[in-house]
Amino acid sequence: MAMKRRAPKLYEARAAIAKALAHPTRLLVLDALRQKDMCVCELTELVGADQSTVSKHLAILKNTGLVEARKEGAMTYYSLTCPCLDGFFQCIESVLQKNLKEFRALVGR
Amino acid sequence: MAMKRRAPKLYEARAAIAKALAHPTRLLVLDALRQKDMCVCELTELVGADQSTVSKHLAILKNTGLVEARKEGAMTYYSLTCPCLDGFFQCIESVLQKNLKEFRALVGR
DNA sequence: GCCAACCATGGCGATATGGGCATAAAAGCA
DNA sequence: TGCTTTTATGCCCATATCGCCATGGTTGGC
Repeated sequence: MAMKRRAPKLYEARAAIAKALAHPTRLLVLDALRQKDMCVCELTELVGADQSTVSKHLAILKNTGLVEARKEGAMTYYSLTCPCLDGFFQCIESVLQKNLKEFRALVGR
Repeated sequence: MAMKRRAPKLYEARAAIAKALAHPTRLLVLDALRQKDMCVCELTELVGADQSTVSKHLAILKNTGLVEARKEGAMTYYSLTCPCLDGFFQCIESVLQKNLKEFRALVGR
């Protein structure tokens, strides 16, 4: 990682957050959590992967500060910490839409 | 990649875009391009890495539809395609601020 | 035509990421 | 106390990512 000239640390910190957002399973989880808090077993059911895999994805989101965990008996409930995610999702979606439109134009509708 | 249950393709498409955003050098480049279009040699100078490295980062951004390339003589100028990036940057920054605040609170200001 | 500048791409090695299995810790229940 | 459920974590392997070097194609100037 070279980056000799401009505030490398800041861009690395930002990239760390973006990285946490850059996985389909984690996006699915975040999207689901927008509706309601969920425990690991619910999310595991939703995602359809191994429980350990889901648990690790949640750890990543938590370490980045995107979600927080709350223990309730044997279960751990996860919830979003950031309303700001809307801006992120909208941006992504808008790029997606733009690409789709260009693709359609290319194929000829 | 399991993801048995919910619109996996859509989340993968979204993740692909997020992935392109998840690297410090690419964030730096995108940020710089918000000010003005720049050619590869300018961006190489800015980033401080090998020209080939910068070129590959630009290819990634281009393939994702986040920037576009315009040839001008021997040079290739890159420019942003999405005003929507603001929403993304704001989201990232807000997470960063939140983390920082919590960190400060933890240390005791 | 020839050379220099600019850019893209293939190759390669080092490191990071992601997935499941196995396991251990903690809680609830009989 | 035993047994089950719920999570988290270590381990291992497969794959992806990233960086530089080397190279080749293009363009512009001489």
